[in-house]
Amino acid sequence: MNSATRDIIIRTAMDLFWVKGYQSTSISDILSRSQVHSGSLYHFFPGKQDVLVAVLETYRDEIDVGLLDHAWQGVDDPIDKIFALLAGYRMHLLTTDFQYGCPIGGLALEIHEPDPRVRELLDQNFRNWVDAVESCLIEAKDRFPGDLDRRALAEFILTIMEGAIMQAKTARDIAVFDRNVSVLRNHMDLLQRQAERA
Amino acid sequence: MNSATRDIIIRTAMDLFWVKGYQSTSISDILSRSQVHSGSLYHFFPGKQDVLVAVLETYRDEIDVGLLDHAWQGVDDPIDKIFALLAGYRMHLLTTDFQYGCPIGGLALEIHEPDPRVRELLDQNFRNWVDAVESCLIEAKDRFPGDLDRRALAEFILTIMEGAIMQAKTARDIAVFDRNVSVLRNHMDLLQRQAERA
DNA sequence: GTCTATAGGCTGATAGAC
DNA sequence: GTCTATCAGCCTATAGAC
Repeated sequence: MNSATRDIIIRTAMDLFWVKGYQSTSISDILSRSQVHSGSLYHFFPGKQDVLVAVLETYRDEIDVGLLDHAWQGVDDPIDKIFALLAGYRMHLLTTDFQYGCPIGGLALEIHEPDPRVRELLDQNFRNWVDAVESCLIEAKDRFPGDLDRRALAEFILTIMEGAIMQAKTARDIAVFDRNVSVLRNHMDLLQRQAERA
Repeated sequence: MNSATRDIIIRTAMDLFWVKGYQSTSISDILSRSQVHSGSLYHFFPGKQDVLVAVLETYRDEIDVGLLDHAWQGVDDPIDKIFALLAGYRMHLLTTDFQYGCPIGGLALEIHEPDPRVRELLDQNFRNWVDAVESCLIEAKDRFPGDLDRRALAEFILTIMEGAIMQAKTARDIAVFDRNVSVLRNHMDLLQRQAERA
């Protein structure tokens, strides 16, 4: 099932779907960039959508090595980890002139009538991301009010990341991203002060 | 420049772009649903993208009559207005089985290399929405800390709306939308209590 | 598993009569 | 301004030799 060619196809598609989206990326785009021929691709994948499924499975299975390990390198404090994660997306926006946002969020809003497998995989990817943030909040639970809904706050942080990227890409201005993160930071500070008073 | 046929094309495209997105909506889709013939469409619009431009201009010019007046009917309190706006999107999600999210946000993330006119219009639409929310915050300014960055908070609320829709659509579950709004509500409450103490 | 060639369908857009 | 007919190009996917 696995092979070097199959992997090259997936890696190439990951990148193209991230920048151009799913629909705007043609099979030819994947073939020409990966130097793979049509017959090989269709040997490994029944169709284009199956490439997308493989891409989403890869994101899901590699969230640690592909995202978290890198973003959290040298960061120990759990709250700092959350903002380091956001800073990673910020950097992608800046270094690619707002071309690379969130690969999952982009696909989630682009594909309007997703196949059940695709929708489920998008959701799994979101949930994994939320899990990671929630684990940080649990690690820092002594600093927050005891009745804090940590799951809801973790989802909220994903929401802010996605919405901030959407606005920054559209405005082509990182300032709106930063202001969003500032408001989140203020919210987290308020929660922590609330906990200190109690 | 204006005509009944032109308007029918725009209204049809508004709806189709909202549900299916821009790329997945073909000119044929617009023609068959609007009962307009190819020659008429190309008489009014040089190409498909010009239909999109007209759609975005219409959203921009009709934010009051098309969105705010309806959402704020019978709502006077400025903070209630903000949550009434969010509730409007919630209702759209629920009554359309998560098909209708935010028409602007969907297009903003779908179109990866937007024509300058398109990008500018998407941005204008976002800014108009933020303006509306900011005006609510200004109206309620006595209830918030004096140094509150109202523009940033208004952008933050747009961010939450967009991110909450993205997650709710993907999970096909309104609960995640509601939890996001709850966290926002909690943040607004914390700000107001902060102001009361000062 | 790899490579070339091409089928078959859909798309945006156009021509030209009325 | 409206309508019909149609083009040319791109797209996904397949056939079949190697």
